[in-house]
Amino acid sequence: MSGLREKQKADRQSRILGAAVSQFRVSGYRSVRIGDIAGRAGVSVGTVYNYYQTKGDILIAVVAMEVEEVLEAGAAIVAGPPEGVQVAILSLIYGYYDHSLEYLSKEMWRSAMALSIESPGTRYGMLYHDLDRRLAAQVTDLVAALQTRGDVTGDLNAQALGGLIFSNLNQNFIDFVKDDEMSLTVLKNTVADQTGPLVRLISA
Amino acid sequence: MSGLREKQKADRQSRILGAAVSQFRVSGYRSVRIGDIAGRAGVSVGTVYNYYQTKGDILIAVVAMEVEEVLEAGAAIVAGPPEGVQVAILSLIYGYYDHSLEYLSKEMWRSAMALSIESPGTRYGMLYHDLDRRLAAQVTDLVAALQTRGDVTGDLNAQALGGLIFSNLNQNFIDFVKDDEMSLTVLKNTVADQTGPLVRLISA
DNA sequence: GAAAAAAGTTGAACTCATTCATAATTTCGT
DNA sequence: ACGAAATTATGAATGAGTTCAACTTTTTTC
Repeated sequence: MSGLREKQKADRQSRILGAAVSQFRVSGYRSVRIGDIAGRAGVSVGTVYNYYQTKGDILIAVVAMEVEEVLEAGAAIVAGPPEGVQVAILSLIYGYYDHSLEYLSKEMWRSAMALSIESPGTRYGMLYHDLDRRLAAQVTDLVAALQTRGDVTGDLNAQALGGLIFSNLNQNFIDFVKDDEMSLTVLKNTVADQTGPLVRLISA
Repeated sequence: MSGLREKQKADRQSRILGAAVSQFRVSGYRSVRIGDIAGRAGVSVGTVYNYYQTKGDILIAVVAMEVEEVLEAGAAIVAGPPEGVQVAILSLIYGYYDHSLEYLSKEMWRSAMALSIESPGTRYGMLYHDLDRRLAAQVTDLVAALQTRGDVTGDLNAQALGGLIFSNLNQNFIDFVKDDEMSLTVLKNTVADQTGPLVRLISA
């Protein structure tokens, strides 16, 4: 039987991830060397590559953690949206934003986004894309839920509206992580300004 | 007096850019080596770095060319928009899209976008960001022009609406360059679907 | 027009992600 | 429990962008 190998494997994997995350937060993704991670985790460089195919793969593990939590919190809002179209939609969006820097720094987000754009066909890129897709779907779900409840006019295409709102919140988030000086407050105000007119138009 | 030096400099600069662009188109940005560019341009590796600070800087020169042309074509539409809000807005957007692959391949766009996100503070990143900003401003200008003409209800915030439309067209363009299989037609249809409901709502 | 100064060119050296042949460790068959 | 097989760890070697000290070429000075 086994057990030893399994345990050692899980152990190393988590040591590597832990070493990586803590160093990413402090020094930034780019300036952390694979050798640094290996050293801190007590393994060799080759072993790091045994557990993660590329440096970027270590980053996606963190991004995935982040987004999974955010999706879970969002599901609660979709299940029982607060009163008011504006409030409901913004509370979903603000939920995303407020959680976004829990595990990742802006610099880490930038690297993650850059990787997902430059290498869409890799395992990394596909995973990131899938997370994005699920977020967009959740926004659409919320719009549909508000329609069902009668808060949003029923003759509108929920899919299209959801896509529109998501692309806006996503683009604004990109602008946010690109600017180290920009605060969460400014981000929220910008998206509220841009979503606001739309929300007023679609309210039943 | 000078003259020789100036001429040689301009000569080398254009030889380097020409060598780079033609090789980027054929082999893709990533697989072209600085040494390849240098060789084709008849200079040394070091000289390439004398004219462009990084490999990415060579790419931005091409992106800038692309976007400048697109902005010029867009200005004509803003100056005299065609009849109909939907038609006017979509003709601006389609103008951007149709021109987008004139000098750049999808792969080159991906690399350019990745660089601009990962390094927003560099000369490269700031130039790219500025091009983006000018495109967004042009969309806003069009909305304002349509408002002035009375096609769009005047009580709406043109700035916010422009931002919303731009973020949507930009996000859809990102999805387009990330997917090598996606056609321009599909891109246009998607953006028309998402912008359509909005346009109907804002038409006076 | 020659020598000093300025500007530009060069390619070997450096850094860092990634690979790969070899060595070490764990598991399995008997 | 022992040797063969399978799995995993290792770190030196590779490849590519970038830097830099020495060398050339052009310009300026007298």
